[in-house]
Amino acid sequence: MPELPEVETVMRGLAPAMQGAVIARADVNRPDLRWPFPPQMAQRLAGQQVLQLRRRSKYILADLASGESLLVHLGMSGRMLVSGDPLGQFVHEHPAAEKHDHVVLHMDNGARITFNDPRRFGAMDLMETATASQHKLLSVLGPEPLGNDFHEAHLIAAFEGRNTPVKSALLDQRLVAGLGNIYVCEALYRAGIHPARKAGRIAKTRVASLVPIIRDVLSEAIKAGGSSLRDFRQADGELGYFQHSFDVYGREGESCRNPDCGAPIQRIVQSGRSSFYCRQCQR
DNA sequence: CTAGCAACCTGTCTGC
DNA sequence: TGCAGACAGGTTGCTA
Repeated sequence: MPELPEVETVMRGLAPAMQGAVIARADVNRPDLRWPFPPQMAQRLAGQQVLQLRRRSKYILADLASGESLLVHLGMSGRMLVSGDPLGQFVHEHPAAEKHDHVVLHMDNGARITFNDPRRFGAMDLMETATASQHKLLSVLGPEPLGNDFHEAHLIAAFEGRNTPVKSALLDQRLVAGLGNIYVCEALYRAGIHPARKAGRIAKTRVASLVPIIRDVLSEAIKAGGSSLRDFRQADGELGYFQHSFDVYGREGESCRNPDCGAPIQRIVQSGRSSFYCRQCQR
């Protein structure tokens, strides 16, 4: 579900309730999500102060005083909801437990963090903070799209010789980390590139143009608190509102927003996922 | 090595 | 109302 802007939004919402606070107790209500939880997860979390929260791609990392880091991925349907914060910034009442509340962190400041994930494509793991970047899930990731290592030369090299559609290439987390279906569709529309075009056969200047466009789309979405489709919520339960700014995603049959165009937005399926685009504006 | 596709799971919506 | 089928923001791991 959540792509980079949604994960960033969730992390920012968690930070005031978690950073500097101690996990008094962790309730682990099932043995696994997508994979089994690490051994003794509840015990390894209990009593640990959260030194810092950070994000890598679509993963949230909580660095603990023990020298371990908790890694969280929200999968397609995962949520992290904060309640009972003593500063009154969040939903004050603790909500009743709901179906699919798989892990609950009780903070010593009175806050409660509830991880709810109906589809269970999410994941949690523990690792040594010092070697976190070598973790199996993190070591394969490409550069952060909002960081300095993501630049024109990188993307041009990454696309070089690739016979795969540009849509698939941008979803490949090894080339650039954090993009998902929505923001790839939106970026390709802004760049005027057809999603089915082979990555290796796009002019370098057009590939280069994707870099600032991707940065802009993600930054705007973060500013808007992410996109709320179906069940995405910020950590305080609020909705994001970037979905109102979509040019193409979910707009099949509606008019292209380019005032000189107005053609109906198309939907095609590429490797099992919907791509939305304007056949006039994207070539 | 690359590319395509099934699989993992539940919930929601549409059409008959 | 019931039921089948499609679809959903992600990622791994199989097969060709």
